[in-house]
Parts: sequence; C-alpha cells; structure tokens
Amino acid sequence: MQETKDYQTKQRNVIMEFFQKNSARCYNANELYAELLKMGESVGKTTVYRTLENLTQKGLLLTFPSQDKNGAVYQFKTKKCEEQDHIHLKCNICGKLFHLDCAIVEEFGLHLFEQHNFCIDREKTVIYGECKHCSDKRKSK
Amino acid sequence: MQETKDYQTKQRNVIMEFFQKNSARCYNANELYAELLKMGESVGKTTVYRTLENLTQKGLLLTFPSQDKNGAVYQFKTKKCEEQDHIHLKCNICGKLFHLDCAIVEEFGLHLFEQHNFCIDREKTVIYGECKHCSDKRKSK
DNA sequence: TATAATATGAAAATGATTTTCATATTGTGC
DNA sequence: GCACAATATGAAAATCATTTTCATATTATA
Repeated sequence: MQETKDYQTKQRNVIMEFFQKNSARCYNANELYAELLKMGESVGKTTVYRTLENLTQKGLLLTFPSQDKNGAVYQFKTKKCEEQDHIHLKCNICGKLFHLDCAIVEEFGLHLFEQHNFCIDREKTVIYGECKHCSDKRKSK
Repeated sequence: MQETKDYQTKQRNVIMEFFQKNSARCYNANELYAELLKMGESVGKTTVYRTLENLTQKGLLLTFPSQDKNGAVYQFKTKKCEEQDHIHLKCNICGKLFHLDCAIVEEFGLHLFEQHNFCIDREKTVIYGECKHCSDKRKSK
C-alpha cells in the first residue's frame, strides 16, 4: 500500500505539528489551509490535500468522510487510538471526538459477532450523538 | 421544517416505487438516474436530487453521507425503521444494510448515557463492518 | 376551467477534491 | 560538497457531485 518512500519536507512537518498541537478537534482542508496561512506557513492547497491523504495512510490522522457540505474532516490520531477496544463518539453539535474506552465496547462487539454474525470495523465506525457539554448548554437555554 | 405542501407528481412516484421495489440496497443519485433511464422513465438529474432530498425529509428514505468519491447513497426506509430501539449495521463489502433489532441497543444506549454522558443519535449512527455472508465468502477463497 | 402554488429540467454555477506539469526539494552515493 | 534519481510542491486546469437559476410545465383547488 505504501509503495514509495516518503521524503521529509517542511510542509509535512508543519501540518503534522499543527495537528499535534490542535488534537482536540478536527479540521477540514480549507480550515487547515487558512490556519496555516494565519501562522505564516504558506502551504499550497494541493499540498494540503496530499498531505492529509498521506498522513492518513500512515495512520497518523483520522479521516471522517463529510457529513455536510464542508468536506471531509481530519483529526490527529492519538496514541490511545492504537489500543484495541475503543470506539469513537462524535458530537453532532460541537464536533468533538471522544474515545469510548470501556469494557462495553468489547462486549458490544462480541455480541454483534456471536449473536448477529457481524464483525464491527472500529476504525470506520463513528457513533454520533450529543455530548454532555452540548446537552447541558441546550437545556440551560 | 416542511413549510410548503407537496404535489403528487409522476417523477416522485416513479422514484418512490423504485426504492420500494429495490429496498435491499442503496443507490447514489447517478445510479438511480441510470436505473430510471433504463426503465424508460426519464427523470431529470436535478429532479432526482430534489426528490431524494424531499423523500429523506419526509422520512421515507435514509441518506448515508458519502464514504467514498461516489456521493451520498440512499435507501428505502422500511417500517422497521420506525421502531424505537434499533440501529443500522452496514457491510463495508456488499453495502447491505442490516437492522440490529435487539435489546443490546437499548442497553448500549443507556450505558452511553448513564456512564458516559453521551446521548446517541440512532438515526445518524451507522455501524460499519463485515456481514456474515461476506466474511464467509472471503474465508472460502 | 382559471389560477395560484409547486415541480420540472436544461444549463450554468458552486465548491471540494484531483490531475497535470513544470519546477523545486530531498536523500543517497561518491 | 556534487550530481542525479526519486519524490514533493503548487498554480492552473480538470473533475465531479451537488445546487442554483429561470423559463416552462404540472398539480391542486375553487
């Protein structure tokens, strides 16, 4: 899958560092492009797209296919993501990504497999909903 | 949300019937357009998009945001979907949609809410993975 | 049957993403 | 350091799903 070798370039480093420093939320290609401009780190838009793809291939970023008109969003993949039994929760409102790192994930997966013959893909699956913060905010209005 | 009233038109009926007859899998706008052409039922592409949106709004179709380059896919929403406690499983390989209609869904949702303060959105959430049929096929190769 | 509301569809516009291609940068061997 | 082969960059053009525009057609209702 990774046929050719990678060169270390300024642009890739800049983008990688950006995601490491801003690992709390996800960005789409345009947002990233704008943030880099703001930082004075001009990276061509084409390169932004290519780097996003490249870092995802390497397993350094998570890619979430577009849920709206604004295109796919990308987020830094923390060490935690390497662990076996967790799944991602994503808040519809604030867009934040949470890790459900709990025995229930294993149980749920096992149940799906044993009782329903379905083998869950934890990488691709995202559970959408509303996080506590956003639901509190909504209720207090 | 539904401000204006709907007119009954040939195009809408044709599309609705198509989905009812082909409720086993999902179609994107282009596939649907092509199928309609094949059936001799010419419907403009703009109308295809508008109808897809319209039927989704009415709760007659499920819309799955694009996971690849081929655009969003749509599928007939069966009566089953009206029930409270089920969630959708989608096979990465064959694209088929399954209903997980089992007490575990309720348990899982409750656990998420009580233990992790997260309120799951069952409409939007899709669990991706591999169905039995496809995994058997893969193994027998 | 008139007419007001809504729907249709061809063509143009939009906007995210990809491709092209000429140029620049990087890693490697000397 | 130097040359050169591999790879990366970026501006502009191309793609492609989706939306908008707008003139025309259809539908519901009175």
